[in-house]
Amino acid sequence: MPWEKCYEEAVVLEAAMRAFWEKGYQGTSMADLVEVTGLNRGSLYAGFGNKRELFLRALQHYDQSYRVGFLTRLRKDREPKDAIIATFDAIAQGDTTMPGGCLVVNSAMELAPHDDEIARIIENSMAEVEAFFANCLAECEDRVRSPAEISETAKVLQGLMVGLLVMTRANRESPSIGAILSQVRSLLG
Amino acid sequence: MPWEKCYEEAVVLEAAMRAFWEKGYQGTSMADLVEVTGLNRGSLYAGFGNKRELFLRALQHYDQSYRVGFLTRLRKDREPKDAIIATFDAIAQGDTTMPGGCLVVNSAMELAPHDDEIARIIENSMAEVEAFFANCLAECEDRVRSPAEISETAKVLQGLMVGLLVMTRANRESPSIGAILSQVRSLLG
DNA sequence: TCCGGTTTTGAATGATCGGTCAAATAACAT
DNA sequence: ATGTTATTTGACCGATCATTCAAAACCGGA
Repeated sequence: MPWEKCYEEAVVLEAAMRAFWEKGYQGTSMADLVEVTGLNRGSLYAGFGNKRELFLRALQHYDQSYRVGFLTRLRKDREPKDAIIATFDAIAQGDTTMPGGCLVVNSAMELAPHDDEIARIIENSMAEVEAFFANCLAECEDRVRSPAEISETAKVLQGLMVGLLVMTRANRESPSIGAILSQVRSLLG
Repeated sequence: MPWEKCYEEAVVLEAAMRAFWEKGYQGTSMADLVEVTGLNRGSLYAGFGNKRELFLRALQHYDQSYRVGFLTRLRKDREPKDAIIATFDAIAQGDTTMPGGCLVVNSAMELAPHDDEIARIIENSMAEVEAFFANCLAECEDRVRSPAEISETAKVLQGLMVGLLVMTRANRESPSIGAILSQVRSLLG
């Protein structure tokens, strides 16, 4: 039997994800990735192919682990409406252990216009966020909502969320943040 | 008397602006800028200092010429409320002669977190957009709005606009676009 | 016609980029 | 011990990056 891998893929992807999240795809060099992952160049290429493939894996890791976990955690033990509000509050407040904003939205700006495969991953992720909002809305018992209204409102919430993510990345103190939060509340009211 | 400059600064900035707008700061090389401006390397450095300074000039050109012109044109000959709606329609539809999205918002994502000077320019530009919406709202005669309500609604519109700009850059056909447009209408109604 | 001052030109520079590879290393089977 | 196989290692590669600079080109005045 040969020598076994001495690293955990998930740990490496987690480190790469944070680097890409904070500095963008083009702003992160292979030298940076060597540093943050602890692996050396050759192992990185042997295990993940090249920079773009490593990014794809990191983006999928973000989407499947971080983003899903984020939404699941917020939903747990909350009324549907509160889950939506808590989602926006959490984004506005920001997790100090994580870079600001959202890797999917960052990548939508930087890469989606020039890379179809990445654009598809992002589109899929966006659709799942919209579905999250739609599910929450469908389970609200405060008043009846037609399927059309649910779909429409979910899309608006998604748009507001993206706007909020951009604002918080550009300037964590932006006064627009509070206005968006109360708009979300009144949209659900 | 010495040899005079054989280029127009505004023309060069316009070309550089489009390149940065389409491909981002890091995605645009000096070689690209040489190509799109028609100037050669040395003249570019002699006239504008370096890449970052050229970008700053291009960003300010975008803000002072393109963005201001865009809003002014939409406002002209329109009721205040129609001007706001027309702004969102124009963003959603997109000008085929220009790159999608908005250079200010793109730069907010790519550079603002790591460059304070750029962050300030962006903040200022964002504030002027908010003021544009606030002015339109203040001049609406359909119903009375308190200053607080105007400020709040202007910020929400700004958030929706940013969301729309991201959506249109990532995917021009996104179904969220229509939902955002009708949300704007109902927000003004 | 020559000169002083300015711009243009494009070759050259060193740094950094993403990517490669042969050699060293480690675990197992014989 | 020895051989086999997979992984690790870091030096190395050509390409490209932003930037510089000396020389050529150009103009107006003397």
